Amino acid sequence: MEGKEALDKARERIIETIAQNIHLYGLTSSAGRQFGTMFFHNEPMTLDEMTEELGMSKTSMSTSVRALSDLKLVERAWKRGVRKDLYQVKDDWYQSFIDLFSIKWRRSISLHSTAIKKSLSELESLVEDPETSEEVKELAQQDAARLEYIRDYFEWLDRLVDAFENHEIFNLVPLTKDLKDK
Amino acid sequence: MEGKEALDKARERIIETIAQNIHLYGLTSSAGRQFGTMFFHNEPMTLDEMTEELGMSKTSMSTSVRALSDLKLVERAWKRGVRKDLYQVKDDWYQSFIDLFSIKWRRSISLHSTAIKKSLSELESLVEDPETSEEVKELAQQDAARLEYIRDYFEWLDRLVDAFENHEIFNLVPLTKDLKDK
DNA sequence: TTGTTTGTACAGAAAAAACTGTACAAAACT
DNA sequence: AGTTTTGTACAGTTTTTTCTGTACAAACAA
Repeated sequence: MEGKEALDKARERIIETIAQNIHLYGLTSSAGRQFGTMFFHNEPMTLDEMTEELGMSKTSMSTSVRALSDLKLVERAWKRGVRKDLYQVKDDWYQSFIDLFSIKWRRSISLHSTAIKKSLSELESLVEDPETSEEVKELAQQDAARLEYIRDYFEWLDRLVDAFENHEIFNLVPLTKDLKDK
Repeated sequence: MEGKEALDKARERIIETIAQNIHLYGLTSSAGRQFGTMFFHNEPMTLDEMTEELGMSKTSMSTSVRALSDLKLVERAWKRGVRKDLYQVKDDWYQSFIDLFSIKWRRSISLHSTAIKKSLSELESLVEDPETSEEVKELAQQDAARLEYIRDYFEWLDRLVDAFENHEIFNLVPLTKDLKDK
């Protein structure tokens, strides 16, 4: 087993880097360490193996593996004869990035769009209402203009997510550098 | 001032939506509320005005306006005769998105790339070292293959950020829907 | 110079999040 | 059927983050 420590050191560096950056995905560093450990593990892992490997409670392993699964960074695996749930990291990191991007932003876009639509229609009624004072009317029109701007922005963002989901993004940014057209 | 409450309600809905989604930018909902308030404010605001408007301490206003500035969501403004610092939201949300995307990911990509490079070179020495046992050698080669994969992934991510920064992304996802080529 | 004003550093308080251990339901085995 | 195993809900604890108030340095005014 000569060189085992060096191997571990090289692994640990990567795992720790993932742990320290995974907050970008809205996850804790513990979840990142868990992900990193699974990444280097040749076989799918059980919760008990993760508990063993990371020295944390099984409850924690369960909750963070769920968080990782929700973001499609990890998936369940099956192996005949094994009763315990098995998990492994998804092997397509490009797709994982796209899934993450989509999951995170779609929801936000939808919430914003709904709110903007509602407020915009309220402002419209306000402007058309003869009861409304001139002063308020002017403010309402100002706000409406702002909302129309961000409505367009979120509409653009939505099309951006589309471009990731349908992989059009790979036309602009190809997988391999040398294939880059033009 | 007939209709003022309706106006406020329409504003508050948007501000609250921003507050509840700004965690995507790694910011707290308080910072989101602050951003939203500034968004609807016609003039640049001072820290004291924010304190007044949001009912929070000036210290908090100072720290979160700094966080908003770091992400390029807010910028300083100048107005002759005003001694206090003035802040306003950047009016180009598309550019803000790009800045955010760039700031967040560039750092992560750089940290990962450095770690990967280092570990990869360590693994290489390990494989070439005659002292290394065959067993470890094989594991090292496995790990190296994995690291080469994610090295390419981060290299792609870097080119993706390029495509945002240099606005090539607008070729793929145009600002206005009808201009969409093809 | 001295006196204000303004923004932020810092320490402590309050709130939120992460983590653990127990308890238990669902599933799998016998 | 009963027994064992496995994952997670939940309550309580620990840790982290957010927020506040005080204190003070830098900038400005007179």
